[in-house]
Amino acid sequence: MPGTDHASIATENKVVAKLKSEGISKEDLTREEFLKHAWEWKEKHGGIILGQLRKLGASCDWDRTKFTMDPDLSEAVINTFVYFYKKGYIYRGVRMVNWDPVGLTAVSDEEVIHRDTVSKFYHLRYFISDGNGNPTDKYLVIATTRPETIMADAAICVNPADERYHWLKGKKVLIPLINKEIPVIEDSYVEMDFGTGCLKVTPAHDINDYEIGIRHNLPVLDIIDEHGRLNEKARILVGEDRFEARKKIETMLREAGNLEKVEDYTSPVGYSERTDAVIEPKLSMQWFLKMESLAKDALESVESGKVRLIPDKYRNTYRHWMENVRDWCISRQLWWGQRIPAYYLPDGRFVVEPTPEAALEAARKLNPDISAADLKQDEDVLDTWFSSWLWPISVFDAAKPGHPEVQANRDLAYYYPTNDLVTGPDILFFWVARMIMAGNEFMHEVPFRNVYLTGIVRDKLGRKMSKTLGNSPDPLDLIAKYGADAVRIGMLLCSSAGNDILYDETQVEQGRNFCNKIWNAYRLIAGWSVDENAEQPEAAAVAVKWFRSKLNSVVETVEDHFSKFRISDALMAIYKLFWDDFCAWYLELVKPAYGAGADRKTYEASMDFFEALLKMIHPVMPFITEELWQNMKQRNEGETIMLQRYPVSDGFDADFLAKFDLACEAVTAVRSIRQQKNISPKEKLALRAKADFPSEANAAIRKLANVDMEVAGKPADNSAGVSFLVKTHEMFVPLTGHVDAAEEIAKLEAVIEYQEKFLASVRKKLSNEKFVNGAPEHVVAVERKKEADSIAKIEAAKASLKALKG
RNA sequence: GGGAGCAUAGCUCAGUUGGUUCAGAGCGUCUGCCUUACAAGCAGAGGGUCGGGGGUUCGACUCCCUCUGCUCCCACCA
Repeated sequence: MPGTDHASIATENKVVAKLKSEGISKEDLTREEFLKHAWEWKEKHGGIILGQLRKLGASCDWDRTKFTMDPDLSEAVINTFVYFYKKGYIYRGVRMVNWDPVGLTAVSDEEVIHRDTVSKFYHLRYFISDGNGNPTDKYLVIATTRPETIMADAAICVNPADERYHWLKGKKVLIPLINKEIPVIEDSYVEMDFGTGCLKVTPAHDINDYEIGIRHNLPVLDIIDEHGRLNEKARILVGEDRFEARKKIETMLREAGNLEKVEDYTSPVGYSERTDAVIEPKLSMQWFLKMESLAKDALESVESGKVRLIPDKYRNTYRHWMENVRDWCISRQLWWGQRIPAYYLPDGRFVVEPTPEAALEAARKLNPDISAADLKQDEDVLDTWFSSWLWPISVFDAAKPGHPEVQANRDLAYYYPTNDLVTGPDILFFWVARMIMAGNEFMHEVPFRNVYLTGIVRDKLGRKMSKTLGNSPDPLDLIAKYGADAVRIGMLLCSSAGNDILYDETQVEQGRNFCNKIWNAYRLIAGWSVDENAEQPEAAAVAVKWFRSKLNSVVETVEDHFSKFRISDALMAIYKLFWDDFCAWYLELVKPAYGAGADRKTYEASMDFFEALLKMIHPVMPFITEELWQNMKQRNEGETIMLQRYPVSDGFDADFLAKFDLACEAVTAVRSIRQQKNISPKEKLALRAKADFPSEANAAIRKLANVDMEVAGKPADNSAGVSFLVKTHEMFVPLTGHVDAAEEIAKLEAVIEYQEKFLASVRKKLSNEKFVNGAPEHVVAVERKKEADSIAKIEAAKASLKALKG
């Protein structure tokens, strides 16, 4: 189900900015005119993300693409609002909100970013009143970072346990500059050892002060307007911006003798996530949704395992949030979004109904004389999340939200609940938790079983990538440069659940290289001609047998990884199977000599393997796999790799795989030695030209391989494995024959030295009674075998040494 | 201040009841190769007291304590 939300705050900001650049102010437009501009903007830009998804090859049901402000989805939102209102969950109230004076809207707590900011700490003298509003010569000192709000002070507060200020009890003090009399009150909220121990209480402009104000029944005086300017209630500095006012009042206070001192001070200040404006705590009429009961159910859904979070470390975070959730402020002072369906009567009463017609009807029950023109709809719109939390339901059946009693339509009944939700941990609460709430409420069933939380992609500095910051590479550019498959596999290979990704273009390069590897492997196989008379060589037969087993074992591994949502592990297993096992070993073993045709058995096996590999990687690399799959043979109209069965294992021979691994190690050892011997390409070509591989060279390889394995402390019983590898033309190259005696002696001595050291450590372990008695039998048995093997190796090496020296 | 988590190779990370398989992967690095699929490649090599310290255990990357450093979430001292 592809789609987008309407991102009300971000979009409205963009549209306002665009209009501003054209010399149009939002205030000059009617709501309808503004929305027209907003829709134009949406049509132009809203498709970009969907376009990127298409370019990436996201396999979505594009015909069903939805937008949260589609008429039917908007209707679902309105119905939901009415439903919760009538249920008593939605209420309207004066609350302290985070006001964004630039965006001119309230933003949720979650949209406020606290940053340490350097500011000033002003120590101000408040003179004690003589009772008639005149100052005495006694004063107290308060410390504040916001001297421009003193005109809104409602009281001075001290801690009742603070002996320094007992003399203030019952006194009144005068606000500097305006000489307004306010009481001194006591509240244990005040920290005695912070600042001066005296706190000015400004209920309208600080959330904590507001709460103190409620406890002490203090009047609320709001002196800052919606743009962050002082209003006429401030009496002085009216019309000044809050920061300008702060500068000016500092001077005024100093001149009036009320400023004791100013200190530098760093404190956390809230900024709007969207506009970066300093948040102004402001009393405001807002709509709220009660969360207590919804959160309780949503918590239970996760605690009981009905919804699984991956990785599950997020369960703790989730629980903590759900247990401390506050009511959800769902109103936004914007135009772009679903308008709140509350309709006000001239007398201030209001009704909540889904349509103006229903509202009029309801209003007439309150006052029969009301006409449609008398009703005024609420100016605010709803939080975007209030529409996206319905997504899993409303995209299938928009009539369902708000009507839990109505039967779901066919689509909804079929698709709900879904299996897996993939999303970022940063919206676990905004979106995921709320979708669970809406699901529980309207469907009596959670919307999904598993929530896979991806990492957040960060830039090399560790900063979050975001549209607004503009530090994200354009996916379309990356796709143009490297291909969509490269971008997909490159990013996925290094992303494990819940871990952030530090983006680096080399990851995408790795993806591109892998694409090329796949392409070239196909070029090789596709270029083979089949010689119907050719017998299958022994090496090829063994290789086919081996790779069939290997493929099955990796299919099982991959299945296990996927079942545990270990995506990058699964993909890395396929990556290695393709590159290391298929290309580096299998193809090298079976590829026919230059000019010769392949035998049919090997050819067909190779094609089958290649097809299986394509199917395995297809979900993450859809383009190249489809292209090659279509090319492998004539396909029927409409046939596609997308609809093929994913490879399934029919078992594998673990012993055989282990033997082959040993053989591979032996070959590697030979190659290592060859490298040290530095055989020139010319010599190699000369060797290759000989039809037959000299038997003495064969023996030398085997010997060297075994010696090398001994040095590595690994078992040497791999001659069977080596022999068939050695017969392949890759191995016809290595050595010319004779072995340098001195070098051989040095090697044997090294073997002896290594093994004696090893033996000593094993024997030490075996002489420990606690180990022999305490450890499991098989562990002890392994140690005993190591001991015996080591002794045998030392003896053999010593014998060879003697013979060589002799 | 409250809560959660992290620390393993130069980088990004695995390490699934404490024990044959455990010290790993990918990328990067170094060395040698224009080899008839692929130099965006091939072959080989080096690289880590598993953050420090202590404890439990016959045995600890793994469990416990502590210290140090970092991240995130929540709340926020005027």
